[in-house]
This record gives sequence, C-alpha cells and structure tokens, in this order.
Amino acid sequence: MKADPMETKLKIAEAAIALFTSQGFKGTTVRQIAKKAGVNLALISYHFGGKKGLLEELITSFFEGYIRRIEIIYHTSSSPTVKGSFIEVVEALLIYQQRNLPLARFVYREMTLDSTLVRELMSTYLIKEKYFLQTLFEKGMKKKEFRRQPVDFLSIQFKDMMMLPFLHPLYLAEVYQINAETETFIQPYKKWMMNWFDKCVCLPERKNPLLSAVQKPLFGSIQEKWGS
Amino acid sequence: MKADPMETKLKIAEAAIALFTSQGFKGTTVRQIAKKAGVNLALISYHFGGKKGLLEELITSFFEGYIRRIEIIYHTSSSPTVKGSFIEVVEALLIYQQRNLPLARFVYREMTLDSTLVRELMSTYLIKEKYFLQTLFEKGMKKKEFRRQPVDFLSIQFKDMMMLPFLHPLYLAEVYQINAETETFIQPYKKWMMNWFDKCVCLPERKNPLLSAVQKPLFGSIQEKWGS
DNA sequence: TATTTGTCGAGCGATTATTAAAGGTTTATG
DNA sequence: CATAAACCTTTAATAATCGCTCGACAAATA
Repeated sequence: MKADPMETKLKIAEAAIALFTSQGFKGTTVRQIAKKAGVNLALISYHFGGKKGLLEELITSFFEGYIRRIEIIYHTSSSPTVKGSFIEVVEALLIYQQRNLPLARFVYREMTLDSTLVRELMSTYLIKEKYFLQTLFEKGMKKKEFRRQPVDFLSIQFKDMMMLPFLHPLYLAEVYQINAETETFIQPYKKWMMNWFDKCVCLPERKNPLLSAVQKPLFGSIQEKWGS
Repeated sequence: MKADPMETKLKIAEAAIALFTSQGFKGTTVRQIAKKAGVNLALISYHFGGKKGLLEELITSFFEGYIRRIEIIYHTSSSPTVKGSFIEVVEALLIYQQRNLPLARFVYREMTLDSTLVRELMSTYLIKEKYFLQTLFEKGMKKKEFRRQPVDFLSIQFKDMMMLPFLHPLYLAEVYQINAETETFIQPYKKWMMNWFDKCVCLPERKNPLLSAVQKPLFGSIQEKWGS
C-alpha cells in the first residue's frame, strides 16, 4: 500500500512541529517524529535529508511566509497614513503567527541559540524585516505622523511585542490564564499594541484648538519656510 | 591531587552555563562540560547528581536571586511614588540579568519548553513575580499616579521588556549591532523603558495650565459630585 | 590509623541519526 | 496492455554518542 507522498511529508512536518515545539529540536528524536506521524523512520531522511534538513525546511518556510507578508504590505499598502500601514502589518503578522503558532514558537526559541544556521537566518530574513520596519518608521517621522526618535529601540520593541504571545504561550496560559491560540485573543492584543503605538510612536493628536495653539509657534515657523 | 571542592563545582557551573547558553541544554553533552571545565566527567554526577540536577540547580539559583531582588524592593522601597519603586525594580533587575547574562538567556529559553520542571518554576517564581508587579500597578492606580487600565497586559509587557535584551542578545548584536553585555547598554535601555512607562502607565502630567484647562470640565463635573 | 571525601580512567548499557539494500507501488511511455 | 523508470516504504544494521556508574587511588580529616 502506498500513501500520497505529499501527505506523508506533511504528516512528518506536522508531527515534527508539534514535538519540536514542546520538547525542542535536540530534545526530539526522529523515532518520536516517525511514531507520531505514523510513518516509517527512514522516511524522514528520505523526504527531508535527515533531521537537520527537516529543521531547516520548517524554519525557512516559516520565515518565507513571514517576510512575504511584510513585503507585500510594504509595497502595496494603499493606506494614506503610515500608521495605517502599520495596522495592516500588525494584523497580518498576528494572524500568520497564530495560524502557525507551534511553528512560530519553536522557530523563535531556536533563534536564541548560537549556530551558523541562526546567523544565516538573521542575515537573510531579520535584516530585511529591520529594513522594512525602520523605513516605515522613518517615513512616518518625515510625514510628521510619528514623533522623532531613534528607530533602533522602536523597531526592536515593535518586533518583540509582535513575537511575545507566540514565544511565551505557555507562560501566558499558566500564569495569566490567557490562551494565545483562541480567536478571541488577536483583537484585544492588537488593540493593546495600537494603544502602545499611539502613545509611544505617534505624535500627540491636536484635535482640540487649545492644544494645538500651544505648539503653534513651532509649526508656524516651518510653514513660513514653505511659504517663502 | 585534590582541589578546592567549591572551586571545582564553580568551574563546572560556569562551563555548563556557557555551553547551555549557546547550544541549549539538550544540545550540550556532559563531556563537553567536563572538558571545558577541565575536570573529570564523573565529577558532574558527583557534585550535581547528574546533568539534570545541574540544570535544576542553575535555574533555581537564578530565579531565587531574581525574585529576591523584586521582593526586597517591594517590601522596603522608601520611594514616595509607585513609579519610584518601579524605577528601583527596573534598575535592580537589569543589573542582575546583565551580570548573569548567559545564565538568564538560557533560563529564559528553557522556560519556553513544555516540561514539569518549567510548570513548577512558573508556579513557584513567576506567579510570585506577577503578584508583585500587579500589586504595584494597582497601588499606582489607586493613588491616581497611573492611568486606570487592565493590569494583565501591562505586567506582561513590563516583564517582556525586562527580559528582551537578555533573551535575544545575539539578535541585538547581529541585526542591530547593540551589545547588551556592555556597561553602556543599561542606561539608555532603562531610559527607553521609563519613557514607555511615562507614556503608557502614568497619567499624563498637567504642568501646563493651558493643557490642564482643556480637561477641566471633566474634573469639574466630578468635583461637583464630591461636593454634593 | 581509620574514615570520609574528592578525583580519575575505564567502560557499560542504552539510544542516537543515518544509510544501504531490497521490495513494493505508481506513473509515464510505447 | 506491457514495460521501464521513478518513486515510496520497509527491514536491518551501522557507527557514533549519550548519561552515568564502578572501583581504584589520593588527599584531607578524625
């Protein structure tokens, strides 16, 4: 009897993700993967070129999808404001990570190790991510949408907040009874993130004429420049 | 020849921390530890009761020191404001984690796994940490020092920001050329954290009479209530 | 001297990832 | 429909490595 090859490969990948996530890569044996996937042991080496190849394929596919989602928004966002683009990024990445929660968790954990693989992944994907985020932040600052401030810590914290619930789901569950897997999680967390965004990234809004009056001298001098 | 037993134990611990940090617990062998420490293999079992015992002793000692530092400030802080207590906590924990950077890094990574040990550590130490943080936040809200808001995400984010540079030092170094080990790191990062604290935790200050005037109607109506 | 404590080398038993060889199944081609 | 090629699966075996323990020996302690 012969099963669908893609199905076999998928079953192996799914079993591996589940085991890597809870036990770590080194803490998982190919026998466990084969047993959980219900396939023969040797198929792992056959399909993925060994345990290491399986790991690399999983991580790479995760980052490919991750970066692509940022890239698409970066190039095709129709939002008039930079903040709007950020909202799109937050939404897309939260959904992507939640849909691949176990994968995300073990990828992020593996990225805290020292290895040539990790360094390669950083220079391939995370450098790109940094570029997209920082460029967006700088664009918002130039448009006077965001407060002027160094972008390093800003994008680091942004990325960290995006990563938090998916790297520490067990902590959230055990200590705070917050389940990052449920669909009801995304909305409040997104709200929380955008609250941070408004307060720490954006310039304070000046709806109230009294408030804007306070800062008017500054803008006045700039507008004079434009007028000349 | 017989060396000082404590020195041997320390050498093993130091070697283990370094190796666990870069390769992970499961990715490190007792032979590597013994070789790096320059001691015999059997001494690891002799002093720590095996590889697992070594792990548990390292993690426990880290959390003991971690919690103690919060606890001391919580019970003896002489600061008149709650924000002042938070500043003390931030300072103490940043220094503690930096001084034990490799240990912190591998402890935090290990805490993302599923194991009975991890669950025990969470219910022993992280529940306590949650209690201290949330109580402080609530105290600040009652004193009208902090803005009223749910404390869950607040303390989660606070803890996460405290943890960030020590869980991802390689990421900071490779992608941002930020070295979390240097002494010059703590100050700007602390500043960054307190900036977040002011904007997202504290109530907005009302030094400017024009600014406070804007919000007066709201407070006026409340004061009327009090007056009646 | 007798006992405890620290150190060491050797090696045990179990488990690891991987592969080679061979048989089975599907698919493409004539 | 037959045949060949490509693909999938299994069994069995391999070499390497794992954590750990044993007994001998040395040094400190009593």
